[in-house]
Amino acid sequence: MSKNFKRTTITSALPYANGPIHIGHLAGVYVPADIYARYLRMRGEDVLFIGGSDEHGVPITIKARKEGITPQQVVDRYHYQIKESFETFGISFDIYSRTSAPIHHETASDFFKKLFETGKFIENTSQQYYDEDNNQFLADRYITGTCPHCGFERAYGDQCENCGTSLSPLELINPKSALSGNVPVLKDTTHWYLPLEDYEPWLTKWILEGHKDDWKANVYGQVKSWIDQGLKPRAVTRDLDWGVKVPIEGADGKVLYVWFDAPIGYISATKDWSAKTGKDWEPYWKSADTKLVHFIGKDNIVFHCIIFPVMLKAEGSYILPENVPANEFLNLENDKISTSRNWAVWLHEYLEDFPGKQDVLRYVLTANAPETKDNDFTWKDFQARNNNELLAIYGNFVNRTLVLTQKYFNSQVPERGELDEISKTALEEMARYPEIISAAIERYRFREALSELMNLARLGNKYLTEMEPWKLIKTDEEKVKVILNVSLQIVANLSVLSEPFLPFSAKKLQEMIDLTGLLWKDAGGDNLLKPGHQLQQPDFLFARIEDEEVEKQVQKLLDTKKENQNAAPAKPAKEPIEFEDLMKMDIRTGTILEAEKVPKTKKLLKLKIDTGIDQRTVVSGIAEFYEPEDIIGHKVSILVNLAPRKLKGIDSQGMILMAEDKDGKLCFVSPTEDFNNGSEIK
RNA sequence: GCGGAAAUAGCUCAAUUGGCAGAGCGACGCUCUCAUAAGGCGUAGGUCCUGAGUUCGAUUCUCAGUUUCCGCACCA
Repeated sequence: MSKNFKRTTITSALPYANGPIHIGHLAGVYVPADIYARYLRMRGEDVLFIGGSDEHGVPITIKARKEGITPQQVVDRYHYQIKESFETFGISFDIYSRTSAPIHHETASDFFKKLFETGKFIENTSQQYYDEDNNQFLADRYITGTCPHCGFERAYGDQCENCGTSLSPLELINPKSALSGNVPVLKDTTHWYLPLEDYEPWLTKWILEGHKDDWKANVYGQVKSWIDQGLKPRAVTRDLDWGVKVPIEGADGKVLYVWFDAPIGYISATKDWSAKTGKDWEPYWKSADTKLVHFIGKDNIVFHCIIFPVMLKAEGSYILPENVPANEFLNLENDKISTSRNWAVWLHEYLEDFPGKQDVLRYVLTANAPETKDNDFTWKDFQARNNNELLAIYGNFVNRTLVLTQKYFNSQVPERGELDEISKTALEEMARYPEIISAAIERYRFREALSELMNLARLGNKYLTEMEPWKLIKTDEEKVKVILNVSLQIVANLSVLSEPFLPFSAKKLQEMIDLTGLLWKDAGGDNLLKPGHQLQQPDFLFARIEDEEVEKQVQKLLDTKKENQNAAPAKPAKEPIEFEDLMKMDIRTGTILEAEKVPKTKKLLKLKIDTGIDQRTVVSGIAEFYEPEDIIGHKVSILVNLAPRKLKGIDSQGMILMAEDKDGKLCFVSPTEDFNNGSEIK
């Protein structure tokens, strides 16, 4: 599989510009991508490392509407913040671009046009309901009306909940827009689809046969499952006003679907880079001798392994990814990272709280990277890895070597003289590390690579302990010269080999030993520091992290947890209603008599309720929160005069009232005393 | 419900084409003193998720199941 590539294009998933960057993004995508990029650069290879903000899509328009600002203002805010924190953190993008940039609109537009003109799309025009108040086409679910089969008045555009029939919006009698309540008008709308199924044989050959052994198991398995299940055409356009305009006559009010638009962002970012540097962008995307690698999280596998490659293949002039080393997810203190729950360590906050400690976070996230399964980040582990590994093993070895050299030889590299067996062995072992580390990086095993780097520092510590130069200095100065020369060679090697992982510390170390500009091929050398070479004043590479610092961070998270529980910002009150509206509702106390899970669903329980009036069946979406056997006999509140509704083929007669918190967790609203079934709730 | 991946020492991870299960960190003990009380050496810790099957032998292969995460479906 080892083709001879001339250059490498590395892409990292475009972060969505509706929130800042957190450690999950870093561990999954940006840190490994950066290590890879830095490593290849040190090998003297031609590398282009691409990043950028993904700025289109519905969530951004929703956020803008909520805050009363324009979508552009939303993305501006996060784009610059993200860009800056990446820079400070040392993610060495050659370009960090954005999808709202003109160059992207142009690129994505051209890309679409080419596929359109060469007949790669399926075109489908249909009549769809249009809400003239909101100036938009309505999704099926946003249209309600009377079901033509059973006469139920609140059927949805896709299905009647009463009789269970699948509907199309056009069949509804008296359709209404769920957004404005107005009568929508019918308009023709055309959309374009990418027929993924046409590429099945090609995908099978390319991935299932061609990358069986070199792609990660999770990536390969996921792709196989998609292909095996059969691919379907996928719409590439949608009716929305925020995004890249569909470049076709009469396609006003349509934009490219984000999933189509975003990956093209990698290409436009490359063009952006080209415009800024004057270098040609095309070889990085179109030369067969270019290795394209996508760094992503596991949620993005299908897009990068199936959809985007199909787009590139359909376009015809682009190369395909050589590998897609998707990572799993990182948790934080035993809980899923969540932007909405503010459960995260935000990069911009970390950089403020731990100035100058970029490498510590890089180290922890690499050593504990979710390469094969989800992992957990804890502040205790963060502290331990800094104090017990980075500082105690790496920092300490460097420091003791430099301090000894300063003490005995005024910080001048001593002559080496005759090598004894132990020293010889140490140098030989040292020389093996560049290859060991390279091999791990090239297989995208960064955790292993980093651990080998630490082993080199361990080798140094062990060597010093065995040789005891602090004793020998009294009797045999010549021997001490040998020992420190050898130790210094190990230090020099560390300064080179650690650059991809710990760029800030590597640089500092290189300055301390006054040795810069070395490349990967120099590593392993046993004479990097020449005798007589003057070293600079030694300084600590890493500082101890005290308990109170991490306790502060833990406290911050505890506060967040508290906030999430207590001060959940309640949703604003709904429209006022009249008393008579309330009186229309008949809510009673009831008792659950039977409960069982509805087959083939995740959320539904089928309940039999004694309402005092009768015994009836109700289907309720609570299976994720209650075990059927636990709730039998439970008192509940039930709305008894709600029109019956068919769920999964079961008639649900009424609705159990539930309280819902902001995470979507549900709990019963029950009488606090043992009231008779059928008691009215007013 | 369907599909994918994962489950190994207190924690984070290795390994095995089927043959006494290994490392780092933590714990405990010993020890050097050049070094940021750091380093070095050693000890304890495992029914390799569960159950069945194939085999002389299974952590590894097969089947069934459990749990976690992701995707899809479904659902508010």
